Amino acid sequence: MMQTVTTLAPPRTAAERAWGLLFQFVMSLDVYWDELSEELGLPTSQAHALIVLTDAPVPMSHLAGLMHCDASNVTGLVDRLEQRGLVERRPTPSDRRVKLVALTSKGRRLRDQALVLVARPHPTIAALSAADQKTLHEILRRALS
Amino acid sequence: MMQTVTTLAPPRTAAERAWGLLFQFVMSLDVYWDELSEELGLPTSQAHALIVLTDAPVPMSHLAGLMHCDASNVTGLVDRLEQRGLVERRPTPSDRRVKLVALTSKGRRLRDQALVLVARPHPTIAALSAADQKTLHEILRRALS
DNA sequence: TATTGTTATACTCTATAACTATA
DNA sequence: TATAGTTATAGAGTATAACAATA
Repeated sequence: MMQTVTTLAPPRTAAERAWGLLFQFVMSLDVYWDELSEELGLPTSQAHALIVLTDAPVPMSHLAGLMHCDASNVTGLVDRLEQRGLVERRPTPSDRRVKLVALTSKGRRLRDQALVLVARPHPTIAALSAADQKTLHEILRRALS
Repeated sequence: MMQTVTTLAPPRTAAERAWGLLFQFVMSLDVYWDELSEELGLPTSQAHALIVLTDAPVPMSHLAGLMHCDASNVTGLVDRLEQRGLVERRPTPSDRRVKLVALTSKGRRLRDQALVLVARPHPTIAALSAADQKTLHEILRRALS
């Protein structure tokens, strides 16, 4: 009788093998997020908001969409960002129900700083050869297209 | 006089270009984590704990290390996992200060289910050609080594 | 004295439901 | 009626500091 495999089956397909390593890398990034937030002096969610906001003011509900969270969260989130002087609420003349979230000049400066931090290649990627980095970029471009 | 560039500099090096796309992909994964947690019927942090736990019981402090969080968090986390019957606390005879976190049989079943879900290639990776998947795996293997 | 886990505290994030003011 | 944002509520994650039991 054939021996029965008692452990979970190992990855088989190329997709499973690639995803397995990518998942492992993604799992290791929680430290990266914590460091990023600390460098900015913000909780992770506020840092997240800062990164997705642009110079164009957006309705509260749109920010919720960008952050994939419920609109009710955005009220408190924007409250805290406003307390730090990073954003301000603006009325919308055409529809008085809508409030726009706009980065202040202080908010834009910190957002720019965040983008600089985020642009720094992760050590794991920086350590790759230039050829691997180029190939990785090409594959990811195809993956995200 | 040369024209001054007023926008942020675009990515230059191969590392910056590769990391830029990888960062973009990672940012898109919050939906993935939410779906994963929902499929397991657990909050994300409890799902995280389940994934990092093995059949070998570990001290509370070791679980904190695995999850990169403060030991004080683990008390409540294990409380909630214990309420669901997924883990149990066990004494350590050799050092009565130490408590071991051990998966129950129910916990092991859900952990196995979690590993199956996690092993499914992400759609973005699944859509790549087999050649790209193979190359991606090789590059990630070098990156993570 | 040092360490493990717990508790107390404070802040933050998150979703659901009910509410308000507009439309 | 429907929508945008808020509030109330409840549960959960997070770090710091102080604490009890043990080493």
